[in-house]
Formats: sequence, C-alpha cells, structure tokens
Amino acid sequence: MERLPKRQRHQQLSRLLDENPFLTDRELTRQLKVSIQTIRLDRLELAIPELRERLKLMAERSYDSVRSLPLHEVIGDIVDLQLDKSGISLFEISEEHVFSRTGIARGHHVFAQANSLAVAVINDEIALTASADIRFIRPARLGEKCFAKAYVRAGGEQKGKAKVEVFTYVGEEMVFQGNFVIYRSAGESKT
Amino acid sequence: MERLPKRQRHQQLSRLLDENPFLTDRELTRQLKVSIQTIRLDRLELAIPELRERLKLMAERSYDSVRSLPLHEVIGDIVDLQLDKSGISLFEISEEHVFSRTGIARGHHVFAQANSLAVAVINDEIALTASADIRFIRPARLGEKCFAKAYVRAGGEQKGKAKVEVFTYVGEEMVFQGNFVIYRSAGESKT
DNA sequence: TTTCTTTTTGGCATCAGGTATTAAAGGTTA
DNA sequence: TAACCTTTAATACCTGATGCCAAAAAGAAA
Repeated sequence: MERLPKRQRHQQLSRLLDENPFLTDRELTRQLKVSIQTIRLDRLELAIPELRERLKLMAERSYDSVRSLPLHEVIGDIVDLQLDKSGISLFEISEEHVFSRTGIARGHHVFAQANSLAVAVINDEIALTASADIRFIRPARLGEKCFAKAYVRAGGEQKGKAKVEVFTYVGEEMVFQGNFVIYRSAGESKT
Repeated sequence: MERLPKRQRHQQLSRLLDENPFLTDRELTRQLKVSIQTIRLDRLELAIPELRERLKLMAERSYDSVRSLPLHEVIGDIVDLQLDKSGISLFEISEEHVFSRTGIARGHHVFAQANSLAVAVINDEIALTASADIRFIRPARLGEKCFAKAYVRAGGEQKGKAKVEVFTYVGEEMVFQGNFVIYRSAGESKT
C-alpha cells in the first residue's frame, strides 16, 4: 500500500478542487485512492466546504457581482452644502446595493455615500481621504433612504488635514457614523 | 377558488424565482400560499429545475465566464480564497473610479475592494461590516492594479465578530490598510 | 518487543431539498 | 351522473453530505 503522505494528499486535494470545484467526495476517492471518510477529514482540516456549498458560493458570487458594480460618480444626491462647514446627501438603497439573499446593503455603499460627502464638503481643488474610523450601527435595507450629514470639525480653512464627521440616518435611526481625515491641497478654488 | 389562480400563480412563481433564484420550494409555499406539492407541479409544468440544479447552472455559468472573461469591472476579482483564513483580490483602477482632474482613485473604490474581500473571506451565511479603521497610505491612480490581501485575525470559526486585516498594494507599495470588524451570523442556518 | 499516537476506515443515524408515484378530496362541466 | 381539472397528501427513494463512535492499521517511542 503506497499511500501518499497526508501533506501531499492535502496539496493534491486542493489542486484537484482548484482545477475542478465540481468534484464530489466520491469522485475524489477515486482519484486519491483513499476512503471517503479520509476525504471528508481532509476537507475539514483544509476548511474546504462541501460540493453544494461550493456551488452556492459560486452562484452567489456571480449573481451578486452583476448587481454590485455600479459605483461611478458621487454617491448620493447632495441636497445641501456649506463648504468647509457641513453638508447633507440623500441616497436610496436599491437592488444593486444589497446582498441578494438578505436585502441588506453592502457596507461599501453606505461608506461611499459618507466618503463622497466628506470629500465634497471640503472646499479645495484636491481633497482625498487619508483615513477613517467608521462604524456600521445597524444594517441599511433595500428601499431605505439614507441621509448623511457631514460636519467639518477641524482644519476648516487651512491646508493640510481636515476632520469631517459624518452621521447617516434612516428616519430617526442612525445607521452609520464615521470620522474622516481628509487631505487637502493648498489651492483654494472652485470649479 | 376562481378559475384563474393557476395562470396567475405561474406568473408569480416565475417572477419570484427571477428576482431571487435562491428560494426553496418551502419558501415559495409561504409566499404563494399553496402546498409544496402544488409548487412542485408548477415547477414541473414551467420546466423550472430544482434549487440545486439552478445553483449548479449558475455556478457553471460563472465558472466558465471567470475562465474566459477577466471581470475587470467588478469590485475586485477574487483570485484566491481560503475561507476563514485569507483571501486575495485584484482590482484595476479605470476611468470611472478616479477624480477626472487628478486621475486619483476615489477612496470609496479602494475601500470597496477591501470591504468586499473582508466580507467574502468570512465563511458565513450572513457577514456584514460592523466597523472599520482604515488608512489611505498613498493615492491609487488610474491604470494601477490594486492587489488586496485579507487575513482573518480573530473570530475565525465562531459566531459573533471576526477581525479581518486587509492590505492593498500597487506593486510593492502599500496604498491602503484597514482593520475590519465583521459581524457574522450563527454559522449554518436555514434561510 | 510492547505501548502509545496518529491516521485511516467503516458503520449508522440524520439532514435538506428534492423526485416519482399513487391516492384522494373538491369543485366544474357536459 | 360521470368525466375532468386542480390541489393536497402520503410514501418511498435519491444524492451528497454531516456527526458520532468504534475499530483497524500504520508509525513512532519506550
């Protein structure tokens, strides 16, 4: 009985499933010449989900990816803007922003609204996000209207760094809060 | 019972599955208020395959397209994924991601890549970003290929919260770094 | 060699999400 | 009334797994 050592079999197993993720455990036993129990222990150790889970993940990825890409311009409609002071934007969660199975908005869309607003509120030719400390307080759901309020807290008119605080609400409920540090260049100009 | 219900139900059934192909027959009974046998007869008549076949078809379609198409326009093409351990995604900065005047990527796109990856790497039915602490180390520019690496640092297999660290590079240079706290649901649960 | 440990195998119960078949109840319709 | 359509029900079976327990086999240590 010339079995391969465990390590090598694990490598082979990963390789085989990488090449063809549609293989059942039973098909794997044929290729690796070990019992089905061994295959299952191996998958457990390697944290490889069962066939059906793999298919489901693939299906979800393809389904969601079609619906999650459009992130073109500024996210949300800016309804009020006082440069270097504060701003408000509105953003409605629609199909393409949510996880298909739960109807919960992907975090980066909510972030994108806040980030866009934080950048927009800074009155400078070049404003870039340097860092942010953010909190998703409760999930935003399909159909909900998010309104974000941004307040410039420091670095109002000078160059260097500005601090912007953003709060996002759905109705009375806060769904997101973030502290942004925005880099600003020297030139003060409007477009 | 009126004469029409069947026709109408068939239309509704098609519509529901069109919107969300992940529905089981049992979930359909709740929405259509008929027995599971009726749902199955309906699927038979409409030649709609069972859930598992639908998932398999979707998976096959996406698998084929992943092999043929580069998938640039998605928020990162996941090229490696070890659930609950680590993951890698690639994202190329193109026109629609940058400030037109400067050619610098809007922060939320870089964030979106990292966030998508941090969520994808968590092996759970429902994984949502709870909070994040992020740093934009240097701007990413038009045409640059961002290479994000995620590592699950804590909360690997249990429910509750997981910590995921993400580093994004362009070549050797780090452009972004983020610490994400991902909320995860109670492992395998039925929908 | 014997003992201990790791690895592998086997068996059995159970699950989800179905298929396939047969039967029966209810209303419709000629 | 019989013939029919629609709906519900009951049952057996399928696949690709999981979980658990036990036992055999192989390797390493004393």
